[in-house]
Amino acid sequence: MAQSNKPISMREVAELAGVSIATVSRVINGLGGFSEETRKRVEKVIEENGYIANQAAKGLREARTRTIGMIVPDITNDFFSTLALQAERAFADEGYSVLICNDANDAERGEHYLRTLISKRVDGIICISGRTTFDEDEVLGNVPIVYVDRFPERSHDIPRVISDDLRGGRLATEHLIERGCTRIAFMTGTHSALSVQNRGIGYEEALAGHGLAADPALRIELKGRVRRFQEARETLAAVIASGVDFDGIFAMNDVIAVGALLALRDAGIRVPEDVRVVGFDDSIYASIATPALTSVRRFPEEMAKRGCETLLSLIEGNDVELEDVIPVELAVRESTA
Amino acid sequence: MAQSNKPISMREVAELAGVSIATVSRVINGLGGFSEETRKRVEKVIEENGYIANQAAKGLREARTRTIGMIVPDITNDFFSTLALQAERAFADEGYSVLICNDANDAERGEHYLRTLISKRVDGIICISGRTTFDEDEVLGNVPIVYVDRFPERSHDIPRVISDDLRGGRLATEHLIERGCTRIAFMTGTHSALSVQNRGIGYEEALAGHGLAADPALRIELKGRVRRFQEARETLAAVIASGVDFDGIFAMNDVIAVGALLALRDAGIRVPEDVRVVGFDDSIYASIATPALTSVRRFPEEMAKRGCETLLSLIEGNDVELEDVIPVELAVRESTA
DNA sequence: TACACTCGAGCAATCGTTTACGTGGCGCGG
DNA sequence: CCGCGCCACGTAAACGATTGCTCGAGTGTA
Repeated sequence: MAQSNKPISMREVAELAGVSIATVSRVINGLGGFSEETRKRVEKVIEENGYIANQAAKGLREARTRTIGMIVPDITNDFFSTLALQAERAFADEGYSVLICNDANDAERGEHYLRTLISKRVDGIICISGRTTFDEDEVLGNVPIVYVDRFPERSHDIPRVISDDLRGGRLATEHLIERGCTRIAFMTGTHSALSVQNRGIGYEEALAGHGLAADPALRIELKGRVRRFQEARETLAAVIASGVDFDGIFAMNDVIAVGALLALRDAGIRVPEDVRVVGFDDSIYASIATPALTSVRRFPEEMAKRGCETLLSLIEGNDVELEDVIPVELAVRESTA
Repeated sequence: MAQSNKPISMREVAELAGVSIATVSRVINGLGGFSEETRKRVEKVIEENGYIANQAAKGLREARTRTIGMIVPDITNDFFSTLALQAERAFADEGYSVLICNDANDAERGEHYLRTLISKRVDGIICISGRTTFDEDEVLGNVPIVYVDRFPERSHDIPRVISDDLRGGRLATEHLIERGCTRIAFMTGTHSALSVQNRGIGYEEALAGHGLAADPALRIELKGRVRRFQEARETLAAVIASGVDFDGIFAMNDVIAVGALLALRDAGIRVPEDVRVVGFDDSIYASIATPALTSVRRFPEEMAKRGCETLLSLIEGNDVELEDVIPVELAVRESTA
């Protein structure tokens, strides 16, 4: 029963069953053209020897691997891991496996991953990245690609599933303004992804719409990679120490917002009494934090689902809409009460 | 420059360069046996036409795919996503891609994934699961497997990289006892993984070691899948409502612990004054929670690194140690202050 | 009896690589 | 001048599957 070494091949099955390899293939794929008796014999051999088809060979022949690639900036971030989880599940349900690539916002790494994925001949790619140098990938064998959440500026006619970041930025900022904030800081990383930039634009629009000036001192940019919340915590601590005055914070995402909450607490600044804070993503961090974080809710499950549908559609050669914008909404909690 | 449709094949490169396909192969792999002039000509054609080798074909021929499979229970949990991130990076550094499979603690799903991975002829599998029905996978083509963190009871001679869960359970419980707790609840999911069970055994050993009885009413088992913290929160709320008396909680992981913290707060029970809480994993949730959570620190990065090394070693046909136990330590924070 | 048709099955090409082996030309030593 | 060896390269057989084509035997019909 147990295989001694190598997995058994189709030819061995054929030999053991005393039929041709073509017949085995037909039986396996239920194509007909074989007798009931032959079917039983073949299936018995398959069962007894634990034959499992070699997808590498199949993929070579059929020019499709039933594998898709997924490029993610940081799977450690709740938003992205939720996205990845849902996408993986959606693809699995359709018979696809998912190769995961964590590019850590590193363009070079991302490009290397892209080459690898093409080389593996994935059937499609879900890309969450604003960095990919794009002249390249069209050359790189025109694999179907769908951007989800993040996308680069020059993304030609590549479809994307994004959330309404501009509106999210506006919602968050206006909410702070309504609560009486007049000096609202914007905390962000250095991102080339348009989706992230749009949050900043929404912020500025909201300020302008209410006659507030966008003080450059209130734009707090995190250097380096935004990992966990530690960097945000330290950066904000430095800003506080430098004496910059503010009464509201809009953070590009919940991880940064949580870092801000901790820095504020460290400095003895009360939230929401002294400073109100709004995050982005409405991830698990927002519910865990104290005070619970007001955050712009997005729908990673929905985005994953749509992204998956779009990509599959593309793979099947259908037309798809270029831009699919998922709405956002504000989840109000204690941090702006 | 841009490819019209299909990626170009090696034969086309050969034709364009006016050499045989064998020569192209030799140039690409730097095997020698070609002139400098030929090399230049071939490389020029490759460059100009954006040739990228087909790994499916290569894999078929070489009987290795440079892909490894990873079965994870819940990539949404910070501990596992950190593990996955590190593993993916470690493998990528060695030229391997990672297929990610989220089995959601579902045995059936896990087994299906296993078959798929075998079918894809992955070179090895990192498995974080206590569920796999194991008689199967030895049959399933004896691919190298390494268990990380979780492993099933009957895991024959499959190597594993685990943390010292028993000691972790004891550390956590003894810490609570030292802080004066006498009625300590243990919150867990229903897990067949030995690693999880060991935490409970450590808990019981610690109790027994201090002459405390293990009250069955204090063993709080979560039904269903433990996703996020909501279920723990609700379950503990019910326990509180039912009037069970306790002054300490040891939770199987941080997600459950955070749910407990929230339920306690909902019920107006103070932490640590009325009830002290210890989690497991020392994940990001522990630092974010208020009060900050005392937790058994584990080292997912280290575990991922070791797991990766072990698997690669196995793939290369070397012997490896069967059990690699990574120590744990207690990170004391406010929830037990 | 002859013919057409169907059914079950095999043959062989093909996908894109790698690699063992064969081969022609050239240089060089004897 | 002959022969040997090496260099640079080509030929072809794999790897494990799919699939169009062929083919023989059996059946039904006229």
